[in-house]
Amino acid sequence: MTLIARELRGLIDEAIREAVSRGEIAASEVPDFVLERPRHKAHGDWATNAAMVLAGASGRKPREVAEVLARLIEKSACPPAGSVLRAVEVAGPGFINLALERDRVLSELVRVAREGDAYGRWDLGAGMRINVEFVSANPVGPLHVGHGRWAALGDALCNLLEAVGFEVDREFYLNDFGTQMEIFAASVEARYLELAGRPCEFPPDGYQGSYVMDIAREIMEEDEGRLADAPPQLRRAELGERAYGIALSHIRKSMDAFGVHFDIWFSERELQGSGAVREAVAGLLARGLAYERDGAVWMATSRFGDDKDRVLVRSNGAPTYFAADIAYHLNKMERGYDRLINIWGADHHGYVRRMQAAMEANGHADRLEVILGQLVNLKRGGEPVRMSKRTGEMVTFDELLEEVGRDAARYLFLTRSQDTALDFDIQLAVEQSLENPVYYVQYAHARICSILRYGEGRGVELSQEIPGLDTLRLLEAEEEWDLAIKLFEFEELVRDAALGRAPHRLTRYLEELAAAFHVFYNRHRVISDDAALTSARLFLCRCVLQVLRNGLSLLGVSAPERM
RNA sequence: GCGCCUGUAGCUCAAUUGGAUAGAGCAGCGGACUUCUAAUCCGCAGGUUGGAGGUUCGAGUCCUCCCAGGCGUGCCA
Repeated sequence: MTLIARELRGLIDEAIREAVSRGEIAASEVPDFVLERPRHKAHGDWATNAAMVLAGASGRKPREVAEVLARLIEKSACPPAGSVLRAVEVAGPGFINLALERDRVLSELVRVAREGDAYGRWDLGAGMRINVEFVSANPVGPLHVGHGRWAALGDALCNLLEAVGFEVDREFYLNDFGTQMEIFAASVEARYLELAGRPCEFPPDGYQGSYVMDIAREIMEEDEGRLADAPPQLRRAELGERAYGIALSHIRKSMDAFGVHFDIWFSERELQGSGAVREAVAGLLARGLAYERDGAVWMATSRFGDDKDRVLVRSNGAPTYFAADIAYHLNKMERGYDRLINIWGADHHGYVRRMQAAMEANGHADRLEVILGQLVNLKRGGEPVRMSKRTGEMVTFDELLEEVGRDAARYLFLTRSQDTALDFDIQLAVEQSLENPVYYVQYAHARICSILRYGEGRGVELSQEIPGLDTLRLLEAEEEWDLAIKLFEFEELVRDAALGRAPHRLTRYLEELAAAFHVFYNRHRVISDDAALTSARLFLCRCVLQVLRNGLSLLGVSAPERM
């Protein structure tokens, strides 16, 4: 892969070495410098701060150093000796601005077309396996809107990690064991008996949501109320199982409808049944990392940076959620992953430190990465939508998906960094769907498809052949140049978004690319009487189409051919 | 009290991880379809980046202290 940025880096690198060996700059080694696309067009196509970084070390003025480097770069990269750059300039406090030679841009464009679906992919994984655990909702009711955000985030992140060459598994952890399952069973049982007309008291800490009644009704319709007469213990256990099955199938269905597919559904119950939780605790005890006090077993997490020690086994003998989680993470490591990524709701952040402590204690320091997703504030027409877990009143993820659609939901969830709480206005997402960024991007895609269809109808040559350099050189308008250069940002963006765990950068980029296309479209006619120019512009359009498609597919958003 | 996250245009958010003149979209105003999709484009207006110091060639970004909001701080999950 002849990545343009890598080539430019090489040029700068070489210039620095040359300058050092000539004694024009003093530097023991080539420092880290930034090569970036400048914000302003006037600053060239790419720019570097190399001279300013070097100036500090060599005690010379940044602009002087820049001047030295610029002349060296120019000599090797500009005609007649080279063919990469058109101009090299020193500007501002000591930036070196690089303007690309036109043919170099065109050859890069050709690469976009040649690589096609693979354009933007990297091979950075080196066989590394990553497990990404996300959503992991308790199977005791419908998914809420926040789960939708994390599903979109997790899936897009996985796509990105795969794109840059990691082997990724998507995992859903099912907390199908313990207190909440019991509360859930008791809640369903109470509703079931209520439906059967039996006197019963709803558990004080039970789940209030109306979905509990729906589930009870579903079971009752199936078994015609037989369980009402079963022995209480058996009845509750049976109802709990049936209810769990129903809740889980709803979750699977939601994720399916959202287009998120998990490789692994990991059951806590199985983990508990296998004895792994007891083993994990025993292991910690044996190594003196856990101890008994007040009838409970504690882990010395404070030795690993936690504020205080945490209970693993309660004095009543029941292991805590934490103990199970330790066993679960050990299990993941045993499955051979090099790295674990967990996406948790921000309300779990108090839990991160102790989990990291546990990983470190078990010899897996720095293997676990926790991404905290901030919550979603649901609004409707500017007014916050009241949601209460206590009364069970809430807009479920399914309802949201139904109302705004899969593409819009996925895209909007990914427009913001996960560090920031997301305001999601349902009314805005639906009513103003025409102003929606997702449609803006998709529209660019559909528009290009429309151009291609039009061309086809007019008998324009639409072969997948890549036009020759002479033809491509006709792309000389400013908007064409801007568009082409914008395309080349994609590769590095994919890498940065993947390594920086920042899928939202991709939505941003796609909007910029779409904007560059719309500007081009409004100023220039693609299909005209000029056959050569038509051919060149169609080729540019096909490249844009390709990158839009690659980008949207990483987000899990469709690329429609008509809108 | 302590810890984490956040604070940027009227609103919702970006800002290439320390770079040049802080940018988009909504909302507002004014323009552009006899044309390959006007779900688009062009222009105008909008800012003491919560506040005060500090670090350096350079700070929205880093460090300290305040202010405001959210979350956490359980032998809950």
